Amino acid sequence: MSASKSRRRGRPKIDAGDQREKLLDAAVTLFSEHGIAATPLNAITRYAKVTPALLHYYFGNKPQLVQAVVEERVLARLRPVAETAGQLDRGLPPREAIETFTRHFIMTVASIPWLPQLWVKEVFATNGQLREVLLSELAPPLTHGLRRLVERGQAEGSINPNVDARLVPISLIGLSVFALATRPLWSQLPDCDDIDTRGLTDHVLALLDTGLGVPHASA
Amino acid sequence: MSASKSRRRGRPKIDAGDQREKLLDAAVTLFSEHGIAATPLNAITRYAKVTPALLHYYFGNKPQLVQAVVEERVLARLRPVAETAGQLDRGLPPREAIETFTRHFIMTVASIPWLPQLWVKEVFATNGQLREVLLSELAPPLTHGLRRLVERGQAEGSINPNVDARLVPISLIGLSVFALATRPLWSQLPDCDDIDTRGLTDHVLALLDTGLGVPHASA
Amino acid sequence: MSASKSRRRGRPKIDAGDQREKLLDAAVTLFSEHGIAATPLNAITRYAKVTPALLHYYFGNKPQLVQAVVEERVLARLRPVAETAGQLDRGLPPREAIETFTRHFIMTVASIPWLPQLWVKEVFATNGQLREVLLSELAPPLTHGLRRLVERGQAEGSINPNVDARLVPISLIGLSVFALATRPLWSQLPDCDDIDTRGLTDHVLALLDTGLGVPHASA
Amino acid sequence: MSASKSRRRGRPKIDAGDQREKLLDAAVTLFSEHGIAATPLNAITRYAKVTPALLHYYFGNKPQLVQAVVEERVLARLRPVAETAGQLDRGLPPREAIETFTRHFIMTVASIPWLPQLWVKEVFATNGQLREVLLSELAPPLTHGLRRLVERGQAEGSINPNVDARLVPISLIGLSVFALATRPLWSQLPDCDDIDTRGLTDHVLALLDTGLGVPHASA
DNA sequence: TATGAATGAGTCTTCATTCAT
DNA sequence: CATGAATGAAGACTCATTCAT
Repeated sequence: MSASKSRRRGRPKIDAGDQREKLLDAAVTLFSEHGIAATPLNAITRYAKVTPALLHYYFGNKPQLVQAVVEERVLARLRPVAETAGQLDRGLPPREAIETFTRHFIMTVASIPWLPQLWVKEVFATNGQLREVLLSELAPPLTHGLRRLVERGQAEGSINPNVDARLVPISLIGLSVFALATRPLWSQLPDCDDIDTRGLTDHVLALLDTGLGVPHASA
Repeated sequence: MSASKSRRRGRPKIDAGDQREKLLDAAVTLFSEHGIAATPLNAITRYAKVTPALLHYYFGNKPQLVQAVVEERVLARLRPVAETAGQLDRGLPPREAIETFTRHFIMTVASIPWLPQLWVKEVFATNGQLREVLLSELAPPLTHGLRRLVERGQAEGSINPNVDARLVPISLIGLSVFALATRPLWSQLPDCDDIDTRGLTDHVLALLDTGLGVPHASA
Repeated sequence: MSASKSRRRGRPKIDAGDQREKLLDAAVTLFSEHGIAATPLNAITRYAKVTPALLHYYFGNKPQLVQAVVEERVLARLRPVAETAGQLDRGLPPREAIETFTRHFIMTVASIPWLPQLWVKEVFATNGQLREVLLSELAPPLTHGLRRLVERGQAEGSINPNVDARLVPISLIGLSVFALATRPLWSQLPDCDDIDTRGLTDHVLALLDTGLGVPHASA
Repeated sequence: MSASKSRRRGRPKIDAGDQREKLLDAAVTLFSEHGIAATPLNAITRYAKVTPALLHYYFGNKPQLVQAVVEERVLARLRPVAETAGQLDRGLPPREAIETFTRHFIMTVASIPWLPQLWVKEVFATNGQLREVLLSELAPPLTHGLRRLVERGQAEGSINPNVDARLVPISLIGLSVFALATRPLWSQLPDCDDIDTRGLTDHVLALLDTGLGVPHASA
């Protein structure tokens, strides 16, 4: 316990013995692969190469493990993104702001391998165990920021008035998270294996920009 | 789905108490609420008010029950839609064809209460148990039809060339199924309780039509 | 299932296959030997020669097993005694009535091998799991009947006025149940192995009659 | 029990934080509340506000902790009482001697809050873990002294000959310890909340003196 | 003296499945 | 057709105990 004073919470675990971090990593990975309810604790401990008793030593029980995963893994990654959304209204023209945010959002979500699946399974699915927590933490800034932006754009005449401002956040998530979560699925389709995150981002931005419609000459 | 279509053996027997159908209904409902893995068979039998032994009598084991649900409930409902998609290339202008199909698609999916959630949980999620079956049955016509249509439109100059034709089917599903599946979620947000299927359809079509961009004067 | 229509509830279990009764017997025996909390369910199932799953099949969980033991074993045996106590006030002289009841009470309790120990462990001990149930069912008639009798006797002058009528029930139980429960203990003491239930009853009655004091010549 | 009596090694060290004593106190309290088998060691350590490892450091394992509790808490309190009983035969008239002892015994037991329950649970109950030790240490002087006294009284004609001298000790304990242990139980009965140790002692002595029978005029 | 980490063994419970009737 | 009885396997959690520090 000499040089390892910085253990627990934060930063890469150079410290070999930090089983707690290993357990959290194992948990978030398996939760995203199989869903929380369908992940037995012993699968997590096998994956982390520790005994089931140790998991209970650190987290007490399954709900508390989930709680720890939420706080130390999920929220730690997503809160910054949500805050970005909350600050969208900084003066940039609405459509540019949305484009910037979308790019940032897709990049972030795509860079966390377990995130899109976890989100689909435990936030978007009814009875999802992260629904309550994540929504109360993340939804307000995210939806509010975007919605205001769209409403402003519509008022100014720079955003399509036929679009429902209230549904834009959900559509944006549907287009991005959803596409990321199903990537293993569609990347198997013919000629689709070369679509990378960049390509996906461009596609989403193109759709958001002018839909299927051809862009104006001036745009 | 004529009344006696789903019965396997013997005469039609109009007998009301068809336990097998009740079990399939119970299964599809609970599967969509909790996911397949997280639904114990005895929950299904309790819901259907029969004994667990009867479920095994009819279906043998859980995988076979799932199989039966897929064939007699899910595919029975979705094959017609997929066929529609397969026939999109009938001469209608691409964008009109896509609009028609989207409208039809959203209406169909929205009219089957258990479908969006089941789809999210067992098709879009990795390890989803319906993935394989549904994809091999439905994906080819659905994706192929749409993709061809988009490619044709792009060739003709009537569809946004910046959009990736290969990703259009997934985007369309993301915009529609996803929004439907998360309806209980966002309908709780402020002022969102009055968005009905019609409103959602209009929003999706507006987005598909011109994105966030303002429609051309001529369009 | 032909001739065994009388299964479940009541009478000797001639019916070989009645595992439920065997489980209750095993439970009441082991509960009395080790206490409820200290009796693992698997000890019960081993004793009854069935699998743990069967115990849960019949009783659901440990609390419900305890509940079943209380109702089908303990109360079934004790309610009649309590009713007897409730009818003590029938006109017999108080001291005779008490003597008759005491004799009956000791005989009954002594004839149920597991009863005294179960009583000591789960009723008299704080945190005893049968306390609440048994007391609310049995204490009222038992204590009330005896207490009234003593009060009547004291009013008539036939019962020692120095005795506290409120404590007579507890003293009677102390003298009898307690002596029965500790029999294995004191029967090991020198020359005590020949004291049978009859001898114990006579001793208790002698004490209750005149205490350590020598009886009146007339008595 | 002088302050440094119970410490094993080293100088007396008046240091307040004597963890070992705290653990013994916690143990004896919880053992009496829940029984030894049903008290997890970590409940004891939580109660004593120390770590489980410390308990093992001091006592090695559970049986040895029990052993320590017996010696340093239970026997330390009860040996003096038993010695008193052993010296009953000092010339006082038997009934007076018994009365004196009973009064002393009840007072002592009543003054140690955890004693009556611990006694009921771990001495009177079969499989009680204190049975062996306490009996071999305390029963001989206690039972022998009382029994001799009663036999002498019966020989002299001053004690009821119908009483079984061998059962008098057990009856005395039944009347007193048992009533004390169940006090929380009967003190809830109507009008019984005002019975204190003194009242209980008087009741027991009245019963022992003349039973339910009315005292002689001369007595 | 004191503790955090770690574990094997065991307890309670659920669940899919089988089988005789 | 339908069911009650029965079970093996596994999952969640507890607990006494050990050990390096």
